[in-house]
Amino acid sequence: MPELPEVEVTRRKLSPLLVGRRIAKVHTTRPSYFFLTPPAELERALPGARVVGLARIGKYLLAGFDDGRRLLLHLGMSGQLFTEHASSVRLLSAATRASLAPDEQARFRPDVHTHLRLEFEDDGPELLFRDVRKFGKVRLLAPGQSDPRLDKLGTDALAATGAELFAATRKRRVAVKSVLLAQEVIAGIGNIYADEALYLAKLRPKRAAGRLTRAECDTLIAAAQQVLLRSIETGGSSISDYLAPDGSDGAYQDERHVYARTGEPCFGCGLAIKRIVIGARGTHYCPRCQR
DNA sequence: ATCTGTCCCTGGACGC
DNA sequence: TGCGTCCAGGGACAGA
Repeated sequence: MPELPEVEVTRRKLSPLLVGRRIAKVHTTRPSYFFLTPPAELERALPGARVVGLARIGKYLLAGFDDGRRLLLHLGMSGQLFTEHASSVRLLSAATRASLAPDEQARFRPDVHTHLRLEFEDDGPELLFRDVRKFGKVRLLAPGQSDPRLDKLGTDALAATGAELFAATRKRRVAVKSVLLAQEVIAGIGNIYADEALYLAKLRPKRAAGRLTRAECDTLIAAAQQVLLRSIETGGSSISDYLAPDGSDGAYQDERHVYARTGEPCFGCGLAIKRIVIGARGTHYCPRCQR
């Protein structure tokens, strides 16, 4: 699932492939939850726009155009943003793969889940946005237009401080894990990195946020940033659907300490990693190392 | 104000 | 083998 590191890796790899290019034609699927801007409007309004930059805010990507408009993108749970040259088995379902010859199983073909296809005026590769579960989002913003989703985001996780977390959590009774996932407090952390950060900080996910000391807030933010930066270095986590724009997988899933390791031994003490549910999200921790 | 539960969606895992 | 059922989860929203 794409969180800050996956979105940042996508931004870094996509930026040189996108900036400077002018959109020629747009293909979409039918109107759905996925399209905050109706697909017909994207098809009409995007051709002619030249990309001048690609920014990230929390888990959102913002492509800027030469006329001041911006395209807001969110990868949701299963979003994949890649070029037509990308090659990966993650681009096809198991059933589709099974029906193909082995040497055909990694090649991408636009399918019913490929909701956005951008062709450019040059001869370079198309850009594709595929999202099986359709929790992703696309919205075209007029020059100067804001979006409530962006406006309410808290400080980006890479820039957040312990002092901010401490201030935001006073008198709050919710689990600290829930606060880490709240994008209006700190933007960019999702389920994997929340669990990993809490493990590194040796904190129980269920601890009431308001009972964290100032020092614990410092430790937790430092742990979160360590985990996020390391994941960016390794190309993010490719646990289910995520892949980079060139089709490559990240490697951070191999460095996980707790996420989806239920029942396996803690690397610190050997005790079995436990799984509980907090705020309808699976939560993994070591009952001995995290207090 | 804060918190909890529900919903959106689909493929894959699992059980019989 | 094949079918049905359950589960994953980011974020918006309704209701307590």
